[in-house]
Amino acid sequence: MKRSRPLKRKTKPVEPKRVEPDAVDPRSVDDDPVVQGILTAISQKRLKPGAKLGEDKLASAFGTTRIHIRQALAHLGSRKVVMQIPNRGAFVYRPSWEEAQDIFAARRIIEVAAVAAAVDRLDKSGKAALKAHMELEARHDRNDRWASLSLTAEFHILVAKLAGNRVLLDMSRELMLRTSLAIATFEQPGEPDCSPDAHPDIGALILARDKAGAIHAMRHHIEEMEQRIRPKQDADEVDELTAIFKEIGARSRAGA
Amino acid sequence: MKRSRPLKRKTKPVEPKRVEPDAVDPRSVDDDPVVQGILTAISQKRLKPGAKLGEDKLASAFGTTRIHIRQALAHLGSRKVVMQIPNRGAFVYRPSWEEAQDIFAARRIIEVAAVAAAVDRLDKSGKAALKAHMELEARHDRNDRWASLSLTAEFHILVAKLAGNRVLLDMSRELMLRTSLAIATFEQPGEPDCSPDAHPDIGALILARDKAGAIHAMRHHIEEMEQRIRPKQDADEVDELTAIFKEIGARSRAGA
DNA sequence: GCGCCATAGATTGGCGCCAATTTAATGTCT
DNA sequence: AGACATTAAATTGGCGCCAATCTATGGCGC
Repeated sequence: MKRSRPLKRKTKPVEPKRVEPDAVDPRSVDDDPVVQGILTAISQKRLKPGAKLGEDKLASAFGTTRIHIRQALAHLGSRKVVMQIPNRGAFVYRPSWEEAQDIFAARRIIEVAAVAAAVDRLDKSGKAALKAHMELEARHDRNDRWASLSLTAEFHILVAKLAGNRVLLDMSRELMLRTSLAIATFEQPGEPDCSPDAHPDIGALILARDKAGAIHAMRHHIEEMEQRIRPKQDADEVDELTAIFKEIGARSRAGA
Repeated sequence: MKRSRPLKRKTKPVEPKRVEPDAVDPRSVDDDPVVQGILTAISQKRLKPGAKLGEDKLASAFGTTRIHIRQALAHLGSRKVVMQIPNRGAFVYRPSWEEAQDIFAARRIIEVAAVAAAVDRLDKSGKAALKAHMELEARHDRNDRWASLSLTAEFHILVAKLAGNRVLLDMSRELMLRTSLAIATFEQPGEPDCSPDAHPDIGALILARDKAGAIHAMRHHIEEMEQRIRPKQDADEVDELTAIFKEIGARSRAGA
């Protein structure tokens, strides 16, 4: 509340040192271990949509204080990765069916443009990075579901990186995460997120600088993903315990 | 403040109350008056890139507590509208030259897709909304710089709304804000942000359902905006007072 | 027995205080 | 007189406490 301002100029027009910051370490909030942890847990589907993210639980889990957790959750809430409800807490975001479709539509637009730019800008280091990733995906352990999910996401991120546009890259990252949530919410049990052959095909087309082909393959790939999800008929079915015990209860009643 | 929820089925199996939230009022953090205030101040260029956003100042300005301001700044920091530097505070985000170009490139991609979808989905209410906005832009007071800036931004938001994709709409909103920051950072003094005839042209083409024409006009419009900005040669020149008083000081010294 | 109401427990939200760091100002030395 | 080091003020960051709200369990009336 004190507004006493010590006098400013005493001798000259002194030049007010540096009032504005520039060229500062652009380390974002995303580097926070709590944020990273929740993000990878979601992209690996170890955290399901609707899961409660209690502040105390997370604080003890990550070994930090509640305030730190609060900041991380607020950040994730701004990015629509978690849903924050006043006085009730934070939950892993569960997109609606319309929102899920919108996410795929947005990916179609952005990733088609990204793959086109990637073909245009492809250089030696880009080729090397792409080949390295394709090698990884070819040799990876298909039994490790978590590593699998991370790798398939990384391919799309890599294409966005090759496009050479930071803004587009950030949008792709966000869309990848929200796609994970959409798929986790509306997937049919047992189906993989990506068809296993799609990424090598797209990668080969990019390496061959076949722009039209790469665009077509990418669009087809995304449409294929989109066709794997189905709307949930009953919104209350999402309640795990109810869904699980509903038929069991019915069966036991029938048996008795 | 009471949110009594009328239960759905009350007779059948137990139904463990409600563990997971759904269909909750999706009122976002963006409705916060502090966030809205800073956002409109930025889009109207009353807050320039690099401006310090002190917590105490904002708290007394908005008549709230510092914690509330903190949350708002954290949210804006997550959206890259303000830049937060540890132990130094929050500043209005100032994009780099490369980032500014990336923003325009992203807008080219997204808004071209949005205008195409808008033509496809155009219906009666969409036509009415578009006509109403064009009327507003035609009759608005051109001397009111702040209203002008708000209106020109609203046109692009309206096109994104007509596209019928919430995800794309949110991205367009974010890109509009960041465009404001890019233009404010790199504009040549005295030039308007938008050429005055561009919006009526695009609107007419949408109303005529001329998809190819609308796409071309929108792309041209964005490229025209992009060509109005120029990189700043000296990074330190951004310090306003220094820049202003540098030549004055030199002249007075020469005169004396 | 079923549904409604009340109390207890748990969780989130907010405020104040104090420590840590940065920034501005003053004094001193060359 | 200019520049560096020291000191003082201001601002941000973090932690603990307490109030407000919501969830869950038990009791009561119909």
